[in-house]
Amino acid sequence: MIKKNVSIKDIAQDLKTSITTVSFVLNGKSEEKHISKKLTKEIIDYAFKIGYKPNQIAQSLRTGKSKILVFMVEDISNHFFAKLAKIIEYAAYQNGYKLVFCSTENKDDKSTELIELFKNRNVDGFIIVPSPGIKNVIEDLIKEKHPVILLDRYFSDLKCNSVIIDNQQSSFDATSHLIANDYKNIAFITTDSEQTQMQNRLQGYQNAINLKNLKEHLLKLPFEEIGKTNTKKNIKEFIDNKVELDAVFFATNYLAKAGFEVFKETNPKLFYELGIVNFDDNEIFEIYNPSITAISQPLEAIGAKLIDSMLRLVNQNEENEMSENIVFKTKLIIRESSLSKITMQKLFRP
Amino acid sequence: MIKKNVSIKDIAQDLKTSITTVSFVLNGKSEEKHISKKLTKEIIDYAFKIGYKPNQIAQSLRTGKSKILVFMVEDISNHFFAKLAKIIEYAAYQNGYKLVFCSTENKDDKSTELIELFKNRNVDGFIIVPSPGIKNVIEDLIKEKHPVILLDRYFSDLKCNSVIIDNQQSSFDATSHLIANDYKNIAFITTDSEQTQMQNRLQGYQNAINLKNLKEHLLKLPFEEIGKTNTKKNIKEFIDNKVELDAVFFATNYLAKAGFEVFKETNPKLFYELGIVNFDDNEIFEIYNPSITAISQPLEAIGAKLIDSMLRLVNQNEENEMSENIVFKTKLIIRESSLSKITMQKLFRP
DNA sequence: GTGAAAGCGCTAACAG
DNA sequence: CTGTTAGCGCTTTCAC
Repeated sequence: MIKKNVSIKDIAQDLKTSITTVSFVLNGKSEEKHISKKLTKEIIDYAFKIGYKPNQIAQSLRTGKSKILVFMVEDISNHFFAKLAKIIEYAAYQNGYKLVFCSTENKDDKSTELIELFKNRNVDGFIIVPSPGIKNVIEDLIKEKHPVILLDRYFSDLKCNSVIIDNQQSSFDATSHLIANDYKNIAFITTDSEQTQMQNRLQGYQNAINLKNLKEHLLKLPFEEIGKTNTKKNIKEFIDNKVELDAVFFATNYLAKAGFEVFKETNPKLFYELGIVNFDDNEIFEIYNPSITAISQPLEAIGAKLIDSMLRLVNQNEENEMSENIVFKTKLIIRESSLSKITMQKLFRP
Repeated sequence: MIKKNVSIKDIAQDLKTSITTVSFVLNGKSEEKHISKKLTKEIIDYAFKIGYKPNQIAQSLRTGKSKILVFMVEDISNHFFAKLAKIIEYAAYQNGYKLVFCSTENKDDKSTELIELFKNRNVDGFIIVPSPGIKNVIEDLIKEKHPVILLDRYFSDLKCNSVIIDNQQSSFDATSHLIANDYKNIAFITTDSEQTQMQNRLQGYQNAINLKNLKEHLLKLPFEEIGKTNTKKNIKEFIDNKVELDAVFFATNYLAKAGFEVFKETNPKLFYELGIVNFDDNEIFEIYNPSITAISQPLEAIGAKLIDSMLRLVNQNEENEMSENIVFKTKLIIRESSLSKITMQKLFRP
């Protein structure tokens, strides 16, 4: 940090003009401020020549803006969020914004701390996958007029922009698909989380099951323990005890992963004996053996919508009393794992 | 952004003392500056009570520090980098630093632009997975005394801190493992990139092959086209034309993915007919059918080392003429995909 | 048309 | 021991 960066002041001195003029020119206000064409060109050329780069910190201190958006997710190493992060990042850059990501681990205290931190850094907008207990923090954020968009889940009694998917319908469709393919004892493996997205997924499953008068097979794993060994143990017990099961519907990526580990360790044939569907797609599912049927969220569209809405929020001066709630449809990508039992056996056990 | 945040000035006014005193106290310099215990306590309590949070922008403008580290990777949605990002982020937070990630897409211009941008934001340190042509940009960064650590690859003629793995040895070991398991015609599928990590991986493969007087089967895919359809087409052609192949060694994650897609589409039996090894592990490989043998990088250790070195660099005032090059060993995780041909057939074709 | 100057919030040298 | 003050680099009002 030794090479002193050229500042607006240096340019003014070198060109024997004033700081103000340089600032006006560099901010494209020559016209507006009636600055002569020659001076304007001279300043621009000189700035370019000596490689002037505005000090964004100073700019930010002065304007209260930072041209930074933050994307707070549960876990950046989760495929769904990582993919989305990349899409949003790209769109943000296209519009002159930088994107900062961070992982909240779905913990309220970490989320709160991070939000506080970004407020103090004049971040221009927040895209947040909220942890369960930060409704009031989000509420304050909105009261203080920070642009906020919630993603993936929301608080039913809080007025706030949000972009989510139709969890209930997706789940209903996926379950109905299994039913249509002759599966009669379909397990739904989920967490005990009270968050909207999980509740709606469960509801969709239950509606489909009830509609056909089938039996519910529900496993709710303690959210706190996801990823720990207990999760696998619980899944194994559940499967061992339910001999009648012929299909499994995993409510999230990490549950599927745990489930697959159990299948693999217990009895690899399960992959072909059970119908399998997962909420959330993953590139790997396409090339898995068998390939896995999954509910795919329209990542590109979600990302585009997020940035579009965010830019609108950031650029509007007037108050906006309206809040926008966007619900995307998902797509059920049907692959080998949910072929009807008969077909599956024909194909894989020649 | 309407609720005015309390500033140091407000505190000084309310407490009828001076800005300086408040600043000293809040920066933990009461002792050093001989400020009375009572006043100190009074200020701290009051600051806490009214929820004072320093404006980091102003702090940064003044001190030239930001308490931010940047982690520039090729692609944040790549599992390897996402995992590492999470580890580094956590360690950085523990030490009072925030971490910003971004994806360079391995492009020189985007990398250069990003580095410039972060310099202008007073980022305290750079952890960079460099794209091929930014040696001079890195060089400048170092000349300007910015702390820099290169990751995953380096420039052989540039003195710069780096953390890498022993690509050549890892590749040699993996190839030797295949050979030991009776595979005689082992393909190496890589890119035509000139970057150190890829070159060394190739060298390791070649050394192992030559040592046993086996035949080299090399496929170098144009780096620019990775992820495009041509990649898959090339792999398919290569495999179709080399009937004698009995094993494949993929030099990176995304090549394995393309390869698996080809296997899946062409002839799923290939998964069990070919020995398969991949450079870089992935949680999915463990639960794949067959589970995939992979070279696993010690992510935790790499992350810890990176942050440890970075903190040292950031905190040292004196010049450091030394540069540190760390080489980590990897671990070959042997799974089903590289069992000897005979065993594989016994197990999977009962 | 252009420039002087105030001030964003903070740190730290210097003065009492 | 505490306060005054000069900036960090920039934007923008107001004056000439």
